[in-house]
Amino acid sequence: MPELPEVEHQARALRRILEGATIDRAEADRTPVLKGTTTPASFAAALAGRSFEGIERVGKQLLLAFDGGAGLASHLGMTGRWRVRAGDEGPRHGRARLFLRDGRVLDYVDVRMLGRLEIVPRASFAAIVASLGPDPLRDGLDAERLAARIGGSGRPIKTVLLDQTVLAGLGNIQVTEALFHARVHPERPANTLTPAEIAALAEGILATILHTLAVHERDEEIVYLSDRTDAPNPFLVYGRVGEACPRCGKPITTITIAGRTSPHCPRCQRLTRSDLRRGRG
DNA sequence: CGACGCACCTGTGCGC
DNA sequence: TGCGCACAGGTGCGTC
Repeated sequence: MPELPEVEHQARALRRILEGATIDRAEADRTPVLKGTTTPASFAAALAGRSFEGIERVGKQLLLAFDGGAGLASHLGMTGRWRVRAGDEGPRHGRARLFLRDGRVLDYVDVRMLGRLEIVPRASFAAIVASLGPDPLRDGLDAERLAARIGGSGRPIKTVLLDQTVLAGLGNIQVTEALFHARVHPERPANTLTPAEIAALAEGILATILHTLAVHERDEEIVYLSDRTDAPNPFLVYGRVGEACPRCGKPITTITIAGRTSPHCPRCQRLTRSDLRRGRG
């Protein structure tokens, strides 16, 4: 569920919460969330008594650094989140928890357990960062850079943008919104985009990330948009199939690409036979 | 290399 | 009211 803006929102919240904090005790349940060699026992042992030294986010990865060279890599998957406990009782679907010296408890909550927690040496953070493409928010993005990343790939632009080694942090919503901004059909072969379209896409990527982040930052706490069923849909086309395109009024339609729903405007985001032919050739 | 299905998981909402 | 199914903002594997 979380994409770059949600993960950034979490990173900022965790930075505030953990500033100057020490972990007295840590627990993780035996669930598929624990990856690699991490077990409930090694999770507890690696984090007990550690003081927090920093957090960085790259793409959808959260990397927490502690003293003594210890690190915690946290990927939220579809439904993961960190939250500070309000009462004594742990939240539903809590999978791990950090008991801070000042009495607060930080819970890792993950309904579907598609997220990941892994104890890794801080020294390995660089390798994780290196395995991902540039992060639009951290590293910036412009037309030239995006063109270089897309390269000559004839794959659908949507598939390319979802590839975390091309750009880090984009997910189905952000890609959907960015393509709408740039008026580019999700199935357009990446190598058929004009320089103007690539420029518009770079702009669209940054615009949708900043917009989504701003919506999240209205909440001090870690709250997901989907938590608030009362809140209006903040997106232009995502979640709006059948509604009128905000630009031209034509109903938003959807197709499936790489197994993901891809809402788009059939008029603003055209795909021609010639595009497909040029992409293959 | 790339497209595709499937697996990993649970919860929710919708149609019958 | 209940059941079954499709679907959900992610990733990684095996297979053709």
